[in-house]
Amino acid sequence: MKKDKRWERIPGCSIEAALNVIGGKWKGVFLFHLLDGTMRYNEFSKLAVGASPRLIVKQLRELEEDGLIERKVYAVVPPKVEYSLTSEGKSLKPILKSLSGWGDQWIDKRPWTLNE
Amino acid sequence: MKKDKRWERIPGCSIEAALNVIGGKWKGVFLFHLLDGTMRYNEFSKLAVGASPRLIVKQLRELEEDGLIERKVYAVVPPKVEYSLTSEGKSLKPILKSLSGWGDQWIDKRPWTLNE
DNA sequence: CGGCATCCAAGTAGATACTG
DNA sequence: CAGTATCTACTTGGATGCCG
Repeated sequence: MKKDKRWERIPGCSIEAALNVIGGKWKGVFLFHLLDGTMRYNEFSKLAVGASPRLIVKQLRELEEDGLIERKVYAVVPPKVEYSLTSEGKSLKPILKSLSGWGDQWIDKRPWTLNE
Repeated sequence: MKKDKRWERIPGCSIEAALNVIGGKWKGVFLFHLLDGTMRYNEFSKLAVGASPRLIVKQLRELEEDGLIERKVYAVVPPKVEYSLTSEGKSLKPILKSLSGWGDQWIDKRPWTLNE
């Protein structure tokens, strides 16, 4: 977590504060899928193709530190951990939906294509 | 620009495609301020306190490559360059506003404070 | 004014192996 | 299952100086 002093006085900083929270490499995807309900570590790892456990955990921990998701550990064997959105996290719903919609459109319109 | 192959099949990838575009260190701020009209390089540098010219230019170039902003060079002395949003860039307006609003709220609610 | 080139430091992500 | 540890590679960003 970067508690960067500069957010204090830059005009438009709230934009960056927001992006700082959801802009991590997989955070948007994780949050988006959490809109549909609780997820387990294993599901995230299937989602984040190519990402190492290290990174997945890091993204999840940061979201947790930011109070957007909750991590619930069950004392069972085998271990079970569930991640879910907090109310703060749920407040991102309209934004995540908008981003998803815009991204979808943009993939078609963007000036470059994959495999070029 | 990273034309990352993985966007092709990951569910929720449109979220990341969108974040990939606006998630750069200063891109959100730049885009947000461009909503109010054209900006010049000098204005960006005042906005991005502590950022090196190198980074500022890089962010602007990437936004340009992504077709979100337009760079207009006037052949005058001293040089004058104006940046403005393309129609694609303008389509981000509701999202940028939402992000700004959410970020504003979140700055008050977030679990940590500055200068801690 | 509005950059670019070069070099270097630091942070970030990946690979791999291992564990409670 | 749900991670941790370690080590390495890569990317990103800052500093500085120069140019049209």
